[in-house]
Amino acid sequence: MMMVRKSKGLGERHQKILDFIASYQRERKHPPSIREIGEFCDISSTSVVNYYLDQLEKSGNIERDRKISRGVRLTNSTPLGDIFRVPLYGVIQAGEPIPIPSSDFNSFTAEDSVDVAMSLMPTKEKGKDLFALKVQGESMIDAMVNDGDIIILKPIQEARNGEMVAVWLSDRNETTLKFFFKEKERYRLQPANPTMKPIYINKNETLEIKGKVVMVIRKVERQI
Amino acid sequence: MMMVRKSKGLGERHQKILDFIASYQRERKHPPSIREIGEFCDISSTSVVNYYLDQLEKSGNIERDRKISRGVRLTNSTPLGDIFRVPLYGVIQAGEPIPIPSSDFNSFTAEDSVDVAMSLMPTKEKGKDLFALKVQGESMIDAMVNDGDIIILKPIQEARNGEMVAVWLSDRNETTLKFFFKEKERYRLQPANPTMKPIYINKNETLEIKGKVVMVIRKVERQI
DNA sequence: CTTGACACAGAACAAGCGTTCGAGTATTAT
DNA sequence: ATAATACTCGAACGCTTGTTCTGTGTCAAG
Repeated sequence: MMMVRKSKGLGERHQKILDFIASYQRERKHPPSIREIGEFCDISSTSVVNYYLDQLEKSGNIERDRKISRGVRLTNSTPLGDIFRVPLYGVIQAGEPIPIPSSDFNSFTAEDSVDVAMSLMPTKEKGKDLFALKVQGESMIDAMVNDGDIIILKPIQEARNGEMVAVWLSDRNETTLKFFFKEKERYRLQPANPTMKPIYINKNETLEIKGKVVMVIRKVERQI
Repeated sequence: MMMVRKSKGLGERHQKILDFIASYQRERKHPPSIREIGEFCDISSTSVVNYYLDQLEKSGNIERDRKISRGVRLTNSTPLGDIFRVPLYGVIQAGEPIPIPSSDFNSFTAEDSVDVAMSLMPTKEKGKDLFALKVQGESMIDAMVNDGDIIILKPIQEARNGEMVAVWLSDRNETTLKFFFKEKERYRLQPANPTMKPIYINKNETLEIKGKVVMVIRKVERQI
């Protein structure tokens, strides 16, 4: 029998256990027992599961209520309950490019992520490829997005008319949020604020759509 | 020994059990055992706890994984995990008064409530008296709040300078969101949008503050 | 008063479950 | 090759926990 041993960090056995605990908790609303973990991960002995659980506890991935049935819980990452954790890729700011979403699936901690309750998510956008950006500066104010707001975007390359998108205007060297409209010979980027005029982009010019805004969250601590 | 028997619905024993399960789950991240429930609710016999649990299951308040340790979970209401459930009292609209928060603590279902992840809540406002309103109409656009947005408010009577408040202007017969400033002889209600002019209210006029906005949530399905 | 539904206690049982120990095998280091 | 380390198994022990059964006191209807 082959054994896979990753020298440092979590082996695939550890990862599988963590994933199982997360999915089990999400579905059954309570943690799994040691034997259930073992069954799912093809571990025939409870002591082996215990062995891995000890390691996961030492490495800080789980917490255990010893002596208590099903007293396992994930610590960081994977939030409990009906929560969507969206990675926060950075700051969007006029004049700066949006940091590229690194395509590796490394887990992100609570520091650089945003939790959104399931029930708040727009129905269609429950895919896992969403990402969040923090808005810096008042330049988006015409899109009713304020400094400090958090926007949640769905990565897209082509927008449909009427969608609010984050675009990179290379000739203006500027990132901005606008409503997108495709017209005959050009693109129209329409601010939400009627007092502002739209931006027109010819179709031969570069227009790089980064993502489509699906949600805006504003924490109002104390403004102005 | 006196026994409290409510003819219909949940007795206070039932309610206490439900509350305990909710708080236990929230703190320990796993459901309580029958004996733990009994200890907390001053029930000396596990059979009595089981007796109540059966009733709560029949009435649809909980679900049970029989034979499985700590296989109790709340069904409706009380969301799992680090979620704040805020009651949605109705719609805020210029020209209409804000519906009064009924002060009884009856539970609210998911239909008329908004879930917010703990991690998103402004640190100070984790009290349980928050409420949510859905914004109708474009009249709040100068406060960067759009039609369809959900605002979460903390009920207050007196605002401090710079806070965004929902106020009822009885002489204008209008509800609106503005930034609040107390000046020498008057109140200044400052829109967030610099192109809009502030509203001045003399101190002898009626100015009814309904609540202070602590969060704005916008689901962007398809705008314009 | 009797009856029966209801609320409760206590004990005992069986299964669930975490823990521990002894032993064996594979991998890596020396 | 040898030792140390990492990993796995199986079984047994004992506490935890859900279940069930018998019995008691209360209260309202017949």
